[in-house]
Amino acid sequence: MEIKTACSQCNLRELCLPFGLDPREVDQLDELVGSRRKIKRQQHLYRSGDPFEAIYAIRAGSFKTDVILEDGRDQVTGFQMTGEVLGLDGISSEHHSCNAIALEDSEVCVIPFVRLEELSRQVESLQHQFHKIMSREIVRDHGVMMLLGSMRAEERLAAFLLNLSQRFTARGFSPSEFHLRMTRDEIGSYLGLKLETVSRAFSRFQDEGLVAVQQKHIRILDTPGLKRILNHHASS
Amino acid sequence: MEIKTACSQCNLRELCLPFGLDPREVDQLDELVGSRRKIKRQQHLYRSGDPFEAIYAIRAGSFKTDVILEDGRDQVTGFQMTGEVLGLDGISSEHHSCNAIALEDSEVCVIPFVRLEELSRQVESLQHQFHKIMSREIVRDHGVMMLLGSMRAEERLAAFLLNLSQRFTARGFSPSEFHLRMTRDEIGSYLGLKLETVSRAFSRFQDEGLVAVQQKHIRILDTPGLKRILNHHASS
DNA sequence: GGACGCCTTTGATCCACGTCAATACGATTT
DNA sequence: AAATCGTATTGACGTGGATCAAAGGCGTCC
Repeated sequence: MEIKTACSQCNLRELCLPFGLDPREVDQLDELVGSRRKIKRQQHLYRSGDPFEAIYAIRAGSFKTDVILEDGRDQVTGFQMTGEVLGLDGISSEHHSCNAIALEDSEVCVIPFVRLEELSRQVESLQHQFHKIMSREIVRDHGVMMLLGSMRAEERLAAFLLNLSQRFTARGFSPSEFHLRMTRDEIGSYLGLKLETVSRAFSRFQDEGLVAVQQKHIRILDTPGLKRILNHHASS
Repeated sequence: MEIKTACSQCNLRELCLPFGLDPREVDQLDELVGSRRKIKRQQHLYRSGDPFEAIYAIRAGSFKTDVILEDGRDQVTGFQMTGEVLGLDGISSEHHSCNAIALEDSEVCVIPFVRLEELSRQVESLQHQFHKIMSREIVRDHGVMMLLGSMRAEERLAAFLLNLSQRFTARGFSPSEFHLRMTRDEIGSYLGLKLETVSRAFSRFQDEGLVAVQQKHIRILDTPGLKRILNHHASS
């Protein structure tokens, strides 16, 4: 027997669409979350070009999104974890404009978009929370542009680690110890660096006692030290 | 006498919020567009940290948005022209997270956000168009991330010029001849390059007969040639 | 109309990161 | 325990774009 999706029971509701809704409203939201979908590691939740029908809230696991050019170059545009929403890119053209790929076995709640718009016309708090989620995505992207446009390799990696740490914290995990779900190559793509550069930056951080790195297992030893790297830039 | 703001009379309505609305709905939108605001060149429409109250549709002129770090580094996150919407970044935290600065004397329509949400609960087509505009911004940002993360200097500039050309075309201007409203430094910041590199890339394009550059006046001579630069990349 | 200031161009040099290549590590299979 | 494969680390070297520096163009304000 499939357990019914229930936002009201979900411990991610503070991060997700139900945030700010009263219990009765959450029940209404529950009704439109049609189904859940399991995605195995390395499989696509959607592909660039797929018709857009729904957005997805991550229930378990994690994803990356990427954009691929004709000539094969690809750019990871984000890593998403539980409670975050995928698929917003598809609204503008009725087709998805990037790929969403599971970094580990994962599960998402499928939110049919037409019905979400319908309900958010009735439920003000849902409407507002949805707008906030979209806006948050825009702000996040601006942060990445800052990172890609004007930071050096070690600053980018420091920013990346601090960002992960903060998001793990928000989910009740340790701020200082976690497992990376993505490869050096994927991190590099996201940060606009080659995988060797990412690896070297990790090694440097390790030498300086900022983090303990063992493959994908990361322990942050000196958070203020990492933050210092971010601002310690003297030039223009 | 101030001429009343009227979306129904505005020749930008096909690009802006009124797109897809029927005449009666456009009239309703007209009512909530409280006022227009003129912004002189180099002045801020809003600043990072300002409380968020409204979004802005550009009626005339053009803007840049940027993010500034404590250490002074700044990153231009976008250039906006007529019919485009500014301020969406502010929804997520109730405060603006970037600066919006006029590149020339400009005018915007002020759209109080609370009232926009209110009306878009009643007018489905408005709701949907607003969602499309937010989504478009996300897709655009992903494109910039691609550019910053995996293109070389000349590819970035070619992509930039082609993008401008296309947006001018959509506004009824020449696709091949236009005036840049921003400096080399601002272009560089947007593209993650130094102003000297931007200048050199322009010179190179000129030498190769792709464009005619005279300060801020640009004539595109060979659009397919520019497009070829974008894909002509052999490596990973 | 002359002087000032801002923006742009161009050249010479430098360096952070990319590239290429070898090796090592860990998980999985046999 | 050996073999295989994907991933990660490390070293040596090359290069695209940054940096530094000097001039030149253009608008603007007295």
